[in-house]
Amino acid sequence: MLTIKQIRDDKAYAIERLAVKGVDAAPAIARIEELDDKRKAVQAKLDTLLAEQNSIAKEVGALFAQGKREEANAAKERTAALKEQSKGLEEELREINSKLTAEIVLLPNFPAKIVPEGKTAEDNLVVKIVEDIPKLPEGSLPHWELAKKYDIIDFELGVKLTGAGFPVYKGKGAALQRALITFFLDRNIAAGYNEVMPPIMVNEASGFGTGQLPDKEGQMYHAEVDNFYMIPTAEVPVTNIYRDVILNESDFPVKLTAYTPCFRREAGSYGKDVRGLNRLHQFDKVEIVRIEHPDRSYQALDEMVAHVESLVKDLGLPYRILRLCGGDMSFTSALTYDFEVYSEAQGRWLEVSSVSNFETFQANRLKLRFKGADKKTQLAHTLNGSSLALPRIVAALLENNQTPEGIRIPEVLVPYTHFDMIR
RNA sequence: GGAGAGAUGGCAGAGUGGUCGAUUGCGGCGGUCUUGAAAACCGUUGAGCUGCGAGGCUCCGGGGGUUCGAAUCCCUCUCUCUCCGCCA
Repeated sequence: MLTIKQIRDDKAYAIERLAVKGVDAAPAIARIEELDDKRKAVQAKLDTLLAEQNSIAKEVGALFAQGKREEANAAKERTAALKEQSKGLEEELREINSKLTAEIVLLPNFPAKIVPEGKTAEDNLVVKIVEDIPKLPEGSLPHWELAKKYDIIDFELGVKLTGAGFPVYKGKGAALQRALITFFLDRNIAAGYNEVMPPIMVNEASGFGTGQLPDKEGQMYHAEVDNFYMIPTAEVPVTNIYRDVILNESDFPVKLTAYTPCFRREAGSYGKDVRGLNRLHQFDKVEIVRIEHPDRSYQALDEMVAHVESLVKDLGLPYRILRLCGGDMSFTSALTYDFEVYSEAQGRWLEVSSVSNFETFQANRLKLRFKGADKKTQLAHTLNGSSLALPRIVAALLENNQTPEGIRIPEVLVPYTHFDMIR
């Protein structure tokens, strides 16, 4: 969430930025300002009352100590009215605060200056495109057909065990999953990211910390007996490691990577886009997370994009990098780059990674701060990105690498798979 | 699942109704000493809100209550640990 300071310090700027995300924030900001002023006024009044009560309490204590019983009892009576007043003010304050928070959480993050204007995916800016699109053999197949042909991914069996969107990887299909996970992790570690293996169920506080709760409640699987949530991305447990933490400036940069399965209910998304591996309820992903000094977060974002690019490139997939427009980026992001790989057999681009800088938006909710050189605590910047999400990478690999002899495994993966063809 | 204990500042750990936002130790930071470092010694060291400032207010797991006054008493929730049982 935004801070009140961000909203109030430069209202014109706030309104202008939020407009890029398609939000007319002026009325909300006016309400926030009014509530905040009211909050301060009520708080000040309450503080005065409490100060008075505190001093009477001290007085009473002193009088009793001196054995002046009657004077003490007289002083006691003075507090009755004060208490009633302060109770009323406390109630009022609580109400104002909850209204204020309710208004603020509805405002998305400010998009960065270089975010393109636009409403839909059509308006995203292609910042790089490498169309090394393979010529596929006659009668080439989409990955769901290839999966069946080589018996490496069994969607129907997953339906039997769990339901749609929970595939069973078999034989070389399973080995390919493991190979990709290890390959991505190894490359991330080589780039200075520290591997963590977090829980894949989190509590409510963690869900709130990264903003999945309350707004995306319905998108997560929920174990109600224990009130745990299945993670939709490793971002949730990994970023929450730093919830309520105050770092030293010397702790930067914090660079973490994690492999986890991810679980998404994907409620309400059906149709042709969900065939095969294109959209699953459970999938594997390797994530990178960074916590940075505000002065260096954009440099960090560029590094992350370059790193993810090197992975996609080494897998030999045709890809493009998009800078998301205001309308297509997430609520929490300030700047997002999406990676898409091209599937020749499906004739479409598939999103495989999303790399974002959240600036202080997540940190504010997480209370993730650092002590700067000036000894002041201030909010850190958080960033994350997929490196990478497996299913669509696998889809593109299977489809683009199909040959009459079988499916060719990219050279960089062979040391991990120990085979170079799926036949 | 059964029984018990506990939750206090970065950590350890005192504090059972009144100058306690909190003794002390460790750690951190600054300094003295030293060619430098260590040791020793001295000082300093939680967070948030508010105010130009002096200052004021809040926070001892969360919420509620008793009281003039609560870290301390009561209720309630959550979590952690120990033992037993079960178990990968």
